[in-house]
Amino acid sequence: MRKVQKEHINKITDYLWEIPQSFRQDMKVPARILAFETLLDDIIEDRSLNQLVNVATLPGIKKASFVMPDVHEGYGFPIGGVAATSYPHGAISPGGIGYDINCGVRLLVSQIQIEDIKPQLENLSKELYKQIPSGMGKGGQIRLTPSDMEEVLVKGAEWAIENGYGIKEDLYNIESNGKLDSADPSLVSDMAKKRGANQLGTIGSGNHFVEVDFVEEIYDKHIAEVYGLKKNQVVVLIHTGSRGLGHQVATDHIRIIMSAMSKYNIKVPDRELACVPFDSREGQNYFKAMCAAANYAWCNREVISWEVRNAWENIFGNKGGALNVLYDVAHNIAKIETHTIENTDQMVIVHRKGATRAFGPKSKELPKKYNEVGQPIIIPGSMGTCSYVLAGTSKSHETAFGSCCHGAGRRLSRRAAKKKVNAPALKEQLREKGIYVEAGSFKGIAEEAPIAYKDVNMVVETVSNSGIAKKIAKLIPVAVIKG
DNA sequence: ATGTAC
Repeated sequence: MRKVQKEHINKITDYLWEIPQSFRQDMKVPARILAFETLLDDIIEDRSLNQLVNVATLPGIKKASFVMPDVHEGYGFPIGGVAATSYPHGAISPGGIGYDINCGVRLLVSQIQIEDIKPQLENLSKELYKQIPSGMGKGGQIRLTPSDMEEVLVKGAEWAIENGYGIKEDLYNIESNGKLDSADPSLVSDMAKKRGANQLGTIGSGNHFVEVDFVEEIYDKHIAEVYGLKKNQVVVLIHTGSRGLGHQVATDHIRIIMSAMSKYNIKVPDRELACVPFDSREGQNYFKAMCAAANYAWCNREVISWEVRNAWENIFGNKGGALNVLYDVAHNIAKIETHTIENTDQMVIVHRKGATRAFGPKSKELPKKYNEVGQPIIIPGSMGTCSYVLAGTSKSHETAFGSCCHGAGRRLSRRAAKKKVNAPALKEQLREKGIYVEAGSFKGIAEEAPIAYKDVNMVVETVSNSGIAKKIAKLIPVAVIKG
């Protein structure tokens, strides 16, 4: 299959590009890229645009396949991809969600100013590392009985609150209130449940982390105020997903879907793009299991917030104050949503893989307090660089089904990064920059080195210039906990 | 991302 070259890409604006449907006969819609030209030159190097073209062939796909400026190669779909298929007969493709179902980010806002805690930062990072289990395959303190597991998969974050690991108010500030109603635990295999039984409250490895930051800059005073953000305020970023449970759900159902495809006469240009009709038995079974795994992930981030709150109290005592959830947003998930396509409201199955929901003001799904200003979007940068809080706009609905980018986006493969980076030296460099890194392995540090990632500032400039999100605040890290 | 791998 011919590789996408720059000459195949039409420039629409400075930050929007299109591969026309005519590029390949099997495309059902065009493929669109949100990126500044400098980012595009990087993006074109790997297979992510070919994957984007493949996505444009999915049965029932609407409008266009999209990638965000932080795009890179993934399993089947590119990471940073968005695709909406018609409900209920269009395709559902596990590759469009990813192996880490409901990987996502949560931001906790503290009542403390950075200058008040500088002397305690080292102790705080050590305490966070102690309270939050991390690393490949690592379990935590909680052991879920089979009946607990059923409840976690059905109730999501609510389970944590009912069992003393969370605060009720948190629920209002989680996408979908931390629970998808279509979840069905009977479609999650015993193996998946077994892997998840001791991993609640753990971050895992790879790009997952818990990070302490402070607000360095406010771009929109009014919205920042509504979000409860002030200059120099300390915040905590949590990035993790559904751990071994979600991975097993993906593994199990990808296998089933791959062998069911021929029954529905579906052919895709890449076997990793395996899909079935959403309303088929296999499609429904995957979707219900995916929802259950998503609930596990929301429960996981709630329990991790509890661990962060415990560390906070242990270090700051009663001077620590509350840690409030600003928002918790998924970036590996499929959702049934209504979007305006060709002037009519249509229900679609929105696949977001390495892309976050970014709903604008007056969206029904938002908590009341964010109704006038739009959904908070949390964009973590790479380790040791800045992160951003953005707000959703109505333009995001017009552009890519109310979606936005999810982070800096990988530039080098894990392997290339490991080869290039001296991890102990990097840890020391970050320390000199004022960032404490607590990590289980140097391998993890090397793979997550800033040079392995795109420039998050350019990614954020793209989405803010294109109008699909509004810059609200910039966050600077001071402590990072990794696997 | 993941008890790195049919």
